[in-house]
Amino acid sequence: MSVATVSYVLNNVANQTIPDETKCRVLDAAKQLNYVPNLAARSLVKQKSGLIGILINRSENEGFWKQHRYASFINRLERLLTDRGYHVVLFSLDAANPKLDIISERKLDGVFVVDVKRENFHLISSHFSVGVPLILIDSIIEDSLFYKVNYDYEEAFALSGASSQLNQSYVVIDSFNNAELIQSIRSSIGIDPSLFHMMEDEERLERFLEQNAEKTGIVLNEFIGSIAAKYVNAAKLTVICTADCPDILPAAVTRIQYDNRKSEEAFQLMMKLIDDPMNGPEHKYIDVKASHSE
Amino acid sequence: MSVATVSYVLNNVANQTIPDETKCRVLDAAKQLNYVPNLAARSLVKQKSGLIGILINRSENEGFWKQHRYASFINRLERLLTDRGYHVVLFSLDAANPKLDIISERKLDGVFVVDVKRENFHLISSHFSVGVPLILIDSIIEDSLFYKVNYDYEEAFALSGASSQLNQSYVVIDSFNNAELIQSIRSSIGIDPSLFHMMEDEERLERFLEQNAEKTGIVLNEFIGSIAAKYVNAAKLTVICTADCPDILPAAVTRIQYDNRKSEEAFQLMMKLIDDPMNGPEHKYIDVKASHSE
DNA sequence: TTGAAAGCGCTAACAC
DNA sequence: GTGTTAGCGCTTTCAA
Repeated sequence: MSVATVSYVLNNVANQTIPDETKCRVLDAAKQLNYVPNLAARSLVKQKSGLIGILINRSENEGFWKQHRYASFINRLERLLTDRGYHVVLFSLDAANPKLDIISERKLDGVFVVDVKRENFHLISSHFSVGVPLILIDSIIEDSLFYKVNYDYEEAFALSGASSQLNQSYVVIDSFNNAELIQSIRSSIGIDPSLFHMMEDEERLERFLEQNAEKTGIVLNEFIGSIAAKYVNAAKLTVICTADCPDILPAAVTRIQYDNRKSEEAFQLMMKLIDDPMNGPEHKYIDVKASHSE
Repeated sequence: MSVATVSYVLNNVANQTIPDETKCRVLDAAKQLNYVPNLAARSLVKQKSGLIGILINRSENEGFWKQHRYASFINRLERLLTDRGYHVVLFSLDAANPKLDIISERKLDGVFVVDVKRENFHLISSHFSVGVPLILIDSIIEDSLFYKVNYDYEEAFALSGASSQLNQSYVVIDSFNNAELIQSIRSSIGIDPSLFHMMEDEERLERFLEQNAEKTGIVLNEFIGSIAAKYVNAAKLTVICTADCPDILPAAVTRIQYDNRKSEEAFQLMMKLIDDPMNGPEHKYIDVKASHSE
């Protein structure tokens, strides 16, 4: 009995015919000895780590709406990946100065990078000379190599009625690191600047809301929505539930929901890219559509 | 120039005196070639993976208060660990049937397991024959080997006034997998069963609150607190902020806060155990004290 | 059907 | 001060 035979049995190697008896002996012994493979060693020879990274740009002293906005996303994505046999490395980046060595050091099989500043993108892409599947989340960056998964904000605003009844409602959006995303959202509504607010802190939001209390409001991110609901009539609020946590909102709020579609789509795309890195979808932007609104 | 010399330079090996010139040559070449060490290979020889696991027991269809209650904890803990040079593997367990092979497969250097059912504890401990530092979070399990980090609920209830004015207030607690923790919280207040409610879903909570609307209330977990605030006067509510997200609550709510102390203490303990696994603190239960209340 | 052996990238003991 | 080498645990080619 040699190491090779054992490896064959334990991995169910295809074109090796092994008599049931040997098979059993190996399996029994493995059970007896409480054997578990060492994935570091396997990684080394297979040149695949079985690790997927979720790298999230964060800043110091983030408000709770930022702290929690990716909790559902991470949660769901981790489960999907785990179910497929991958292990998930969670890593937060300093948005101003992201350290990305983890990608090559750990030989990650795939990477999600969330909320990327365009200024730092060259840094990121330089870590991908090797061709690891990379998916950007909540980021708009003109680059033909990498995929980006974002919500379809244009659709969301259409559903919310913001676009049809222009300047009848105000809009509050989440504060992203990626300035291009903010710009794109802004121009997709074509709203009057005085009716547009990017969340900074509660006081400023409060002041903004005071000035527009009589209008209806559209808010991105239900945690910000829950703050807004403290200051305005919930019935006049529509929240685009980008944090997949609609239940946090008062019942009267109108919701546009995604039911974790962003994690699903990001996951599906990643699996496709890992299977066949050369043949991903042609279009590099995936726009996640709302699943329902009420 | 040999591999060894290179390794010495790159790792700043202590008792190897290397002339600055050689040092520079190596460092330059490394930069030129964009060298990054392969941590899988290093793990293999060092017998240390540099990975810390955060394993969280989850169930299907968890309410948002459960989904988000560990977001701040994970967030903070990940940053602390990253700053110390560890990488974090996030892994959710099926609370009913946790698969723990990841611990030995990845040779995790340390593991946090969150909200453990006692019934499954033998399973967990069997994965630690090797002596990996293991810290249980939000779990009470009589076992002399492993550390447990929990909030000091007794102190929290004392601060809230629940214990002094017995049966003047009702109490709503979070739903944990660990039944012993629930039991311990319950008996630490010694409250009348009719005034004690464990969160199951919003409807049941609503009914419970209706019956006690005139009393003051003490609630564990600010997400549950934010639901409660929909049904009762916020000024009559004290929330024990176990999710480290006090800002989500209406201003009128009284808060008992921890400022991420649970992650800090869990982290400190882990570092101590990794340094010297034999000489951890004598007492196996760490009770996290409130940092302030208002 | 099985086994011997090379080698993944790295570290550390030891010889020079 | 530097190089040689064994070996971490595993997979896989090739020969028997």
